[in-house]
Amino acid sequence: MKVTKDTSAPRTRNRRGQGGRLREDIVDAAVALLDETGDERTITLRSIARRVGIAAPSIYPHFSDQPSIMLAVVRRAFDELEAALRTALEQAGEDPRARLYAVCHAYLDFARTHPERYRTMFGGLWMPTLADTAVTEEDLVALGDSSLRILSGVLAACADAGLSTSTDPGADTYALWLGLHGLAHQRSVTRVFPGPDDIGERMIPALARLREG
Amino acid sequence: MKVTKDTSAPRTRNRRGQGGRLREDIVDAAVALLDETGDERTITLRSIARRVGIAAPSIYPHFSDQPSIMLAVVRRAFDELEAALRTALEQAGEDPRARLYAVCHAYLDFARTHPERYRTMFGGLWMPTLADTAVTEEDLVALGDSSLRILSGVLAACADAGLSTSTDPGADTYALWLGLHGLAHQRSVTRVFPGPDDIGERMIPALARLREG
DNA sequence: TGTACATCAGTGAACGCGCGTTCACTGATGTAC
DNA sequence: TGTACATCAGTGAACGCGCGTTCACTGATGTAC
Repeated sequence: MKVTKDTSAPRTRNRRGQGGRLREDIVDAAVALLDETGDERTITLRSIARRVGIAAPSIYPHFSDQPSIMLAVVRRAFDELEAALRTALEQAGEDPRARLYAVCHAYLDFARTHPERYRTMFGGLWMPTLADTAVTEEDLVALGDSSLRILSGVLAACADAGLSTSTDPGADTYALWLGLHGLAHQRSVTRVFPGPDDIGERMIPALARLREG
Repeated sequence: MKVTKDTSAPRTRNRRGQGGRLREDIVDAAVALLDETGDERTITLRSIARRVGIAAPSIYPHFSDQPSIMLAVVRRAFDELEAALRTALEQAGEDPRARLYAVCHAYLDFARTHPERYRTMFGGLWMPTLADTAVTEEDLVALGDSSLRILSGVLAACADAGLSTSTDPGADTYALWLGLHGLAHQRSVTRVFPGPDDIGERMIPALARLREG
């Protein structure tokens, strides 16, 4: 996909004291580039600068290097994923089984709606060689943690209600997530091998160890 | 990781009629670069040429563009994966359950042994925009097919022997593969979130719908 | 209320780099006579 | 057996491109007096 050059009016400079707004504009532009091209390699300092309507060096006061921008992009995507899961949870009723399915489907829907973001989040390509950048390992660990916790909560509720035979909800949460991830990732990468439509309905109860019915 | 410049003796030119050997050398070099750097973006025409000890334009008689080289790299990796699964199958006994586990573990072992290759195979980044290259969709579909068939065979054997309750081995094969893929991919990408060691032992029987015992 | 000035939010030109790709070429080697 | 020649397997220089990064700078704006 060709990204057309920005021909809109030049951006108006932020007022004094509002310089920090450019930081958000930079992340917005990076996300937009990712969504449009589907390829995180197109997110360069210069392509971002063109998109925002600034000179490339103007990025430096806000991000020390390109991996820092990618971390901001990925962090935002993880926040969106978590928000989507929470929304699904709020809209689900009280039935633990329905809540579990709601969260799982919200997870898969996020990947279907934003395949480029999903691929980037979990593709590992943006991950810097930690030695070369300011990004720390804690930054990485924290990313998916809250989403995994949501999944853990709904699965534990199923187990407590006797709907799941799981004896180790922690391990089974991770197994369930890996299954969802396998499906979400595969569909983010290619539509060549879609598999059956109802594959999620097969995997979720199996991995969550739900009782029949 | 820094790739040291090749300081070895310059390569001796192939004899007349043996020019095709360079094609294999090119793929060898590309795989070596991938293994060493763990980043498929380092596989460039020029990096390959340096590695092989030839001038960059010498690649053109063998590959029309960079995506064609990546396809050759990925195709070789898929062939290796299939060979690993077949070897595991030959060394397993007659018990259908043991054969299923042998294939699944061989799959996970391949990803553990060659995380860079696994990530590249399934990461989708090498996939060309089909319009821009000579690579066809059939090329892509054919890639994982034989490995999936092996998995399908062992799962069907379990179902036939009454060891699996699967009523749709085709769909369950795909579900099982997605689970294996989720685990294999996650471990290829990062060691940040390893999860329990025995997570495979939890996912395989659940997705294959194996009976207890 | 007016003015000098420090600070903020950027700019614009330039650098060296590695990349893919083109072009005309070279020199060894097998083959026809 | 010797020799001319076609072909094969590459070479080497050059191109334009986009990249990250540096540097000295500019001009608007808020603030102290």
